[in-house]
Amino acid sequence: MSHTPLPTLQDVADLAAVSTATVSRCLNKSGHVTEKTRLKVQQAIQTLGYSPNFGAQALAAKRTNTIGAIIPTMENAIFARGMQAFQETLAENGITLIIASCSYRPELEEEQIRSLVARGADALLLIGQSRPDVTYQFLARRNIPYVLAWAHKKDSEHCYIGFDNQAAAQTITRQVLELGHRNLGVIVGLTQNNDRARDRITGIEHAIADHGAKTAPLQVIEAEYTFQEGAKALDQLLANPTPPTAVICGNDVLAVGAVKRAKQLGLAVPEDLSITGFADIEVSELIDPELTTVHVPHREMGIAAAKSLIAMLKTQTPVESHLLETRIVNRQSLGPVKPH
Amino acid sequence: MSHTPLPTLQDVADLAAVSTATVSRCLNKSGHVTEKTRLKVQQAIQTLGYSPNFGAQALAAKRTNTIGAIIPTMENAIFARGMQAFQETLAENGITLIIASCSYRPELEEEQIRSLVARGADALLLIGQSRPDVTYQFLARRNIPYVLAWAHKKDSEHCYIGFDNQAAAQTITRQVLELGHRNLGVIVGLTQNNDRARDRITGIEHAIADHGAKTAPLQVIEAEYTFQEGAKALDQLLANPTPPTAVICGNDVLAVGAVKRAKQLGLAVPEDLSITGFADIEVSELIDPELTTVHVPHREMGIAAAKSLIAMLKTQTPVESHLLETRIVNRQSLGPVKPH
DNA sequence: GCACTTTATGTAAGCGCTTACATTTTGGTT
DNA sequence: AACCAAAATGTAAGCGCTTACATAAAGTGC
Repeated sequence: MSHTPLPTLQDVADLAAVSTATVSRCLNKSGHVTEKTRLKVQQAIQTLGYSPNFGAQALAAKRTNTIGAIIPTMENAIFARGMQAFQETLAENGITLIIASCSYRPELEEEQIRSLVARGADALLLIGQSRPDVTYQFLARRNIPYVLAWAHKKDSEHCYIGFDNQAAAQTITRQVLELGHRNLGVIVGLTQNNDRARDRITGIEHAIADHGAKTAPLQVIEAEYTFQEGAKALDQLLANPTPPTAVICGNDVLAVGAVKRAKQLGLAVPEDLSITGFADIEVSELIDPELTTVHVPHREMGIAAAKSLIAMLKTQTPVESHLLETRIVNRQSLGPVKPH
Repeated sequence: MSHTPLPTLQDVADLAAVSTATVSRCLNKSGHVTEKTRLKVQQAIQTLGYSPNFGAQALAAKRTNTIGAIIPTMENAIFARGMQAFQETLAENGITLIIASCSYRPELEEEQIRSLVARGADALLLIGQSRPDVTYQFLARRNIPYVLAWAHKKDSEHCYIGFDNQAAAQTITRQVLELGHRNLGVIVGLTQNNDRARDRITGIEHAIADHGAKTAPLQVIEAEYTFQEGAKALDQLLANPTPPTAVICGNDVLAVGAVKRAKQLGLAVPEDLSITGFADIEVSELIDPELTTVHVPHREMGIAAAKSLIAMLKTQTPVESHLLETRIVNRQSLGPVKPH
């Protein structure tokens, strides 16, 4: 708890016998400084242990080199890997990440957006697109670039960095149908405030419509994002007089919960019941049977989001959306329908 | 991309017909403002859509209401839940979290510490204690409070918010010994830069020494933090002419990898081989058999860390360490040694 | 060596807040 | 009604940087 004041730019300038402007120029690599004076300044910075004052820098430069991210929750492995890559990429570019979570609650997200902007976020990463216009207006008014990640929409005014949830769900559903399943169940996250979950349902419905085969009515259960809820949802599905032969899950956590429950009930997966996931998080390879799921390029997404935001900040112009490819990972939990 | 400048404190003051000082006092709830003027000011803020400038505020107030955390990686579920609780608690207190990761690399951690401090972190959460003195001196020089989380040490000059890794490892090892195992294997994270992993090994060794029974030499394998490495480590352990009957893992991810591999090799867990974990992350309940592991109060830890840091900031004095209790969760992967 | 362009450095005006201190207002006492 | 302490408000001086502009130094071509 020392009480000597920290050295300021002025102190450095004095010691190096130059003006504060020159020191500032050294610090900000804005060129126009001789190698000789640059060394003098560097020296002075070293001996004083100088480090710029953040507030002053932000105030004068009108930027903080900080980017904010608001995600539903850090506990969800679906965001963890992508955010890690996002943070690493920002750090490589000298940008700090400030992070907030909104527990899938839109009003909290709104609050957090304002809070992060008030905390000096130069740009923002948001998840999905469903939020009131007023929020986007707020960001426009303040000239804060943002990207919408973990989702994608064609020809949108917004910059998306993500994948096509609907198409991916459609693809995996088609595969399920091709394996002969005609009675499908769906367990999906709460759609209330989650456009990604809604898109996935739409994809499933489209796949069924496109396929043309006569199918039993689709049974959709919404569940909170925990594997226990996935298990409960499976119970509900199986309580039906004509239970599904395949259950398509909106995410891996629900799927893993369903697999576990199926096994507890003595059902063999996939022989008696097929189950698919979505996201390809680590746990899907860990359980037995391993989960057939949709692989999402988490790290690439995080990296692309970071790069886009940095580009927007640099050029002060919008950047194109970025559609990432998903692919189906065929493991063990999906099999042909059981002949009877 | 509007170009009208954002309203400033002065604008609000003008509109409300008061001084900037009064507006500032309203904003900072520092009392001494009549209800009547408070309303006038509130009104003005509303109509102007005013929001304080972060840099200016930080510069003038010499604080940012921002707390930094540097964790090895966000991908690791061991930190996810605790960090989520940490962030929530900070947000409840009007504090924003800035986060960085160091990939278990000390030199990167050092860099990130400086970076977050430069970004204006008022206080810091760090993981574990092993880092050079110079880092602590840096923090002291700048008068930045910090807590060391996910670990604990008695009578330390530092403020720890965590649990006793050594004691917890000792307890679970004792239980393994009591079940008759006399040939133990250990799979633990890289100890190089991880004091927690080292403490756990020490705990295991103490348990064996205390128990007194004649045991085979302890076989310790270090592995990177992935379940694949856990599986590989198990292979190594089993390659031994007298393979262990119980494997104590330094964390759940390694344990889960080992369980999976054991099953692949046709070993029944726990009948042929017992395996224990550490941390009690979600996946330990998901696999089959469920993992017997050490439960760690992740959320409480995050909350306690946030509260301690906030208290330190408020009182400008150190806060006591906080020892959290762990407990063993007996599930299915640990059983008595097989009689032969 | 001169005039002129280019490049390096210095000067100083803010950036938008907070807060110590000064001043005014309020309301209870006598 | 006069007085006074307490409460509310105003004044204004920074906080430590960046950057537009001014000035000085260094090259360049003849």
